[in-house]
Amino acid sequence: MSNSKLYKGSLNTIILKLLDEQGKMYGYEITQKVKLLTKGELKITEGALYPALHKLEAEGLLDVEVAKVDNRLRKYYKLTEQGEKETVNRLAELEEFIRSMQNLVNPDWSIN
Amino acid sequence: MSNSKLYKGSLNTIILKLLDEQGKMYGYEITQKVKLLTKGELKITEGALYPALHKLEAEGLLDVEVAKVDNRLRKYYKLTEQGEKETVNRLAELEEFIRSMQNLVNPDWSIN
DNA sequence: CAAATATACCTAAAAATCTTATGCATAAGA
DNA sequence: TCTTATGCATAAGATTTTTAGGTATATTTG
Repeated sequence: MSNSKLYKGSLNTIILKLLDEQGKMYGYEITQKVKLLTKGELKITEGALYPALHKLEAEGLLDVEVAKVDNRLRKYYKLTEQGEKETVNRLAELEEFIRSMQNLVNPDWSIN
Repeated sequence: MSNSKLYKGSLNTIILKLLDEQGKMYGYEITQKVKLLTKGELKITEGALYPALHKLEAEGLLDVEVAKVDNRLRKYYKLTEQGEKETVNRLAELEEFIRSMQNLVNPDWSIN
């Protein structure tokens, strides 16, 4: 959507956060979950998601587990131990960033 | 810094917002203002800022006015009429985005 | 006073990240 | 049966940023 360009750089953190609270998820599920949680505001495209998942796996932050449901493939991802630690750090950074942006965009916001 | 990658896509909106509330600013001033407002969290690099300013000008959202202070050049930018309208739209989008991110990252946030 | 830092502009190459456009395959719904 | 939904994937292109330079003047510091 028109906003989609704004979340550049935060996709990885969003993935980690979702896996942290959901335990394990597969790619397609993540796209739907984000769409739902943001009421359609954010749409994770598959061209961005799958490479991101592969990269996080390569970095040792995610583990994969392949499953077959209804004769269709699913790749479940979950956080590794290292992934859990990283998630804490990245979430803290993202929260700080969001606060900074709030403060820039609308300083009165925090008083709401 | 470590967070800097997170604000991808929002630089233009930040510029517009600052010009909206400050009236007119020059490039270097913008970098310092952002550093100040975010307590060093966000650092606008010049390699990103100047091309962004030139682009916004080319799009007709900004006007320039050159000045010489202490024998040094300054290029003051201010919003055009069209720029003011665009600022309203982009700010609304950015706020929506921030709300979405808050909801994803920390749903309890809004109750603070 | 010399050197470093701050102020002030700029650009180009590279890196990072995302969109768009495909491709393949199965299941479900119209 | 045709379209939509589910599920994976990659490649080319676009966008945006970092990094790394460049030029020049003013101020501060040792």
